[in-house]
Order: sequence, then C-alpha cells, then structure tokens
Amino acid sequence: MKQTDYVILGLLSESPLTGYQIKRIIDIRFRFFWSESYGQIYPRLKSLQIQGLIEETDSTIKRNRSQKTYQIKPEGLAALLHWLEQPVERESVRIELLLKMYFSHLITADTMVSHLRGFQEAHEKDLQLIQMAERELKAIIGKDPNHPYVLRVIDFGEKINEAYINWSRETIKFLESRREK
Amino acid sequence: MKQTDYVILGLLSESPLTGYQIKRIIDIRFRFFWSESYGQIYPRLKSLQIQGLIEETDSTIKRNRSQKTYQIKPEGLAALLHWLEQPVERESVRIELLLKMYFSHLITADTMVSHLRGFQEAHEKDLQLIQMAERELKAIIGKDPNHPYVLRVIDFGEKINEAYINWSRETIKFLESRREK
DNA sequence: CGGCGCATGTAACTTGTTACATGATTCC
DNA sequence: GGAATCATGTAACAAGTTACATGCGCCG
Repeated sequence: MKQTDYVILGLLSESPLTGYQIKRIIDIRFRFFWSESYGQIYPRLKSLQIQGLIEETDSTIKRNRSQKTYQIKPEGLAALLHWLEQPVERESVRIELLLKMYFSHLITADTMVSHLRGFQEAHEKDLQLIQMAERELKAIIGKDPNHPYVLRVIDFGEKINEAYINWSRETIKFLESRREK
Repeated sequence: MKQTDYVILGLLSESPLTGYQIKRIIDIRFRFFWSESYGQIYPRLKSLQIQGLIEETDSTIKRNRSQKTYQIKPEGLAALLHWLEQPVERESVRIELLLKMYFSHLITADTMVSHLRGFQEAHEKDLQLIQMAERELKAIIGKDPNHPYVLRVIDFGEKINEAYINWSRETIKFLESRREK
C-alpha cells in the first residue's frame, strides 16, 4: 500500500469515481500540496480492486462503454481509517526556483527577475483557483461533514500562496534596486 | 544531466567539497526546499567527473585517505551557468498532513490534533535552524558575493515556516473548539 | 468532419530511497 | 576500547513521469 492508494481511497470514500475523475480532482483541489499521474492511478485502481478494497459499480446504464466507475468497499474504508490514524511520515518539497535564487549571483538580475515573475504568476493563478474553490464551497457549506476540514486545507493553500507571492514581489524589488546601481 | 547534478555543481562553484559534505550542506541549508540522498550524490559525482565537469583535487596532504574532495572545472561552471539561465521547470510539493486533514472528518479530533502538533513542532525546529543560519550569515555578510541572494532564500524559509506554524496553531484551536461541543 | 474533452491503459524510462557493507579518525 | 562522526559506495527496491496507443461522444 502506497500513498497513492490512500488518496484514491479517500476520494472514493466521498463518492464513486472513475480514474479520470480522480486525476482531475487531484489536479484541481489538491494542486498546491499533491499530484498524481495516470501512470500511477490506473495501475493502483486495479491493484486496489484485486485486494478487495474497492469495486466497480455495476451501473448497467452506461453512457460511455469505456468507463469504469469505482466505489469503496467496507474493507477499503477500514484501510483508509487505519492509515489516517498513523503518524504522518513524509513531506517532500522541491523548489527549483530557490536553488537558482541561491546561486543567482552567477547570472544577471534580469534573468533571475524573469524566473521570479514566472514563479509569481504561477502562484497567483493557484491562489485564484483556490479562492474560487473557497467561494464554491462556502455556497454549499454544511452539505457534507468534511466541509469545515476542507476549508482549513483551503486556508492553508491561501496562506502559503500569498506568502509565495509576497516573497516574489519583494525579491523582484530587491533585484531591481541592485540593477540600478 | 539531472537536477542533482546542478545542485552539486552549484555547491562546488563556491568551494571544493566531498560527497559527504555536499549531503550535509543540503540537509542543513536547503532542508526547507530540497533534499538528496547518498544514493543520488555519489553516483552523480562519478558521472560528473567522467563528463569532465568536475575533478578530484590532488591534495597530496591527505589527512584521511578514504576521502575524495572534488572541485569544479571551467566546463562545469559553464554547464551550471547554462542551467541557471534556463526557465525554471519543476516544483513538487507533497504534504501528507494536508491529505489527512482533508479527510479528517473520518477520525477523532484528538488524532488529528496530534498529527498537527507533530507538523508544527517539526517546522518550529526548521525555523530555529533557519534563524540560526541567518544570524551566522549576517555576522560575516559581504565576505561572499552570493550573501545577499542567500539571505533572500533564508527569508523565504522563514516566511513559509512561520506560515506553516501559524496555520497549525489556528487549526489546532479550531479542532479543540469543535471537540468541546 | 475536425477538434476537444472524456476515458483507459501500459511500457520504458527516470528518479529517488533504503539498507547494507566497509573502514578511518576523533574524542572521551 | 567504544561511540560518534566522517567517509564512500552499491544493489535492490520503490516511486513517479512521459510518451504513446486507442477510441467514444459531443459540439460547432
């Protein structure tokens, strides 16, 4: 059982989904703290099914024949709960931009500023997406018992992205003031 | 050439180092945005040497026979500069704690609070290490042309870790207020 | 009828970690 | 003499990405 398995089980604990939908949800809702590729998701879905933790829904009314919707089984929920109770292990962060910033006395300020702008813009977009998700959620708040917790996660995304953006702005200013001299 | 190669080249551009020292520097100075294992570093050092980008220093006065100190060659510096100018590509963040927070309506508030405390403490330690590095650097500021840039990276580490810690505190409060009801 | 979004899947590859073996030097 | 730290290295494994192949349904 790897981390990917638990993400899948977690999402399936909310509602039945296809592999494609799982990927999309992770890309949108989890984008600021998680990612998965199809190359991870599809083989894991198969494995979880073989282990008897999830199953295909037998919806005979299939609009699209090439579509498999999975739902969680009690065994899967048990595995999920067990994992949730285990201490948190890994946390991995790799920010190439900071590596370049660290060594940036070797390049021109202009080049570094352009890297920073890219970073800032990417996180401004992220922040907008998160704020959109927040508004959508607040419109239907309470419909699901997980909403308050999801809101805390969204709050994390906002704070961190704001910090990223502010730091970028300050650093660009710093580089520009140096360039003038 | 992979990312690990450039981290190594970057560090060797400042001073000659052994593989062991490289690992230690990454663990201490880059801990909040990067990591490498020996299993990555040693094979890459060999490969960089074969490519002619770095070389062993021929210090005949070797205190420790089983020690290889590498230094960067002009070709290696050129490769480093080229990489620094390329647009930043990857940024990967994986925070298991947020995954658990997202699904935490399935577990007790106590369990989640304990996960959060672990997270908070880990980042309080990180922040202390960063602030120590900052003080040390400010004591010798200006001795190296990269200092102002390094300081910007340190500032990033402080801001982000402070944001992590504040968020943890708020989230713990939130969970504790819920538990009382 | 062409393009886009939905949808599944895999093989080859790259990347990264862990566990282990080995041994010198330093410090108490 | 024993523990800690410095030091190198690899093999097995685990994790993750990319590129590709395939095809349906919908919209304009």
